[in-house]
Amino acid sequence: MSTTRRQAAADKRRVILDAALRVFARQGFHACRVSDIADEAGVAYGLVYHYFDSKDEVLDTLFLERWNIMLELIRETDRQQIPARQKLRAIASFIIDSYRHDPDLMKVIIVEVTRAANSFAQTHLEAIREAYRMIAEIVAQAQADGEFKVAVTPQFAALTFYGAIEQVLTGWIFGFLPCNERECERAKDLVVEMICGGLDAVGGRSAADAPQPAI
Amino acid sequence: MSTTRRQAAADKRRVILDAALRVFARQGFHACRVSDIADEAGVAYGLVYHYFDSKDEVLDTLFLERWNIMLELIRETDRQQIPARQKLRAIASFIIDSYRHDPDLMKVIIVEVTRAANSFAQTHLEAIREAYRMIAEIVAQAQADGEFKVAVTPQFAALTFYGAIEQVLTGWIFGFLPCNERECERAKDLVVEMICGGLDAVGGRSAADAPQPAI
DNA sequence: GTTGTCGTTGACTGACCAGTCAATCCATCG
DNA sequence: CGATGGATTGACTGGTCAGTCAACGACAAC
Repeated sequence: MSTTRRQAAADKRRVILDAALRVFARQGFHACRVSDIADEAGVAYGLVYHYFDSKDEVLDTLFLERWNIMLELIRETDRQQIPARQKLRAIASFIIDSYRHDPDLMKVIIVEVTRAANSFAQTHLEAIREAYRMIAEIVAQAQADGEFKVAVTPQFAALTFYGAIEQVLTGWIFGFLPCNERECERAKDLVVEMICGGLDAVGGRSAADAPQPAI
Repeated sequence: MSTTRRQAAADKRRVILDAALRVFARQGFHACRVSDIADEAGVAYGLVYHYFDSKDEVLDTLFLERWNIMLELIRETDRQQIPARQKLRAIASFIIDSYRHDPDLMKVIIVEVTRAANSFAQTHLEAIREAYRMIAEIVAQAQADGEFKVAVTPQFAALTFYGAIEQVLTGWIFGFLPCNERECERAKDLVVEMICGGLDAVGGRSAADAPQPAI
């Protein structure tokens, strides 16, 4: 196949993905039809099935593209030699910036996958847990170093940390909470402060306490 | 109508609701058919439609029954003359105990309504926001009294508080997190400690700071 | 120009399932 | 009794939509 043709095909696939993202964000995954995606992309119905095996696969692709970037970011952050508090700040910052940069994408990821406990979250359970696991690892390391107290299991801390961020994003997505430049920047600090408030080793017990079962 | 007949009808309605709860918890709202509910309840298909206008109404009923109890609990808690931290502890405790007492019900409420941002959460948006509003009010009052610092808006605190609890329940529901008597009791303290850690007035600014738009 | 390869089209099919309804049952009451 | 009316039944309908497929088109290779 010529390079041009191959490139055109890749582009068309992208066009369909981007169109699907807009449609999913607007109507929701279950409420929209495959024909809505095709219309939005300006292609024939059948072409969606030329590039994807199913409607589900379109959403899976959108989710994984972004989630894998986030996992890589967490991995990279963890490798740096900085305090855990700063690592958590970087993770919160990345997620919040992702929302600022592409609200539709984050809306779809959260609403249709991450929070959709019965359907897509099941499919991507491992990818989602991998994020929890890495955050928990950051906390566990900080506990071992004495930066965080050990009263809270790392798993629990990871869950509440991510849960708090996700809920704030949900608040923005559905307009409970004002979302502007300033609010978003403040949110990064606040969510870290709130969670770390219960973790900071101020008067906390030393390490080697409380059992820590694997997530 | 005789009392016996009226009672029998009310009972049958309950039988259907309870069966629906089990089916929703097991298969998920969208994945189950109305006939599954009827089968589980041991009644004919059409009877479900005698007591409910639609499949949606069955879930709405289950959700509202429980949610209204929770709203009442929050209202009642707020009326008491106790520190805000203790009020938040009572709310976390109620939600966690609800899960302990009837895991299926909380699973369905969270998975199918509260977290189902595109469908039922829309319908019940006001009821859900009412809970946030009351929690935010508790925080705001504590800030006015100087118990909590004012760096965080009450809305933000309410969102992260509820988000953290919900995520922990989700962790239990899907087995990320061990859930036994001891863990559940610890969770009550931990979730309050984590959130209040960022709110406690230790070294915080005094009241009359930061604007507080209504949720 | 001819041929082969993909990209592209959109009408069609098959399955699914919420909700309807006409018929039947049966406790109660006059 | 027999009449009344709510409770109960389950076969059926209507609409929806994901996914298929046979045909067509456009471009590259030779």
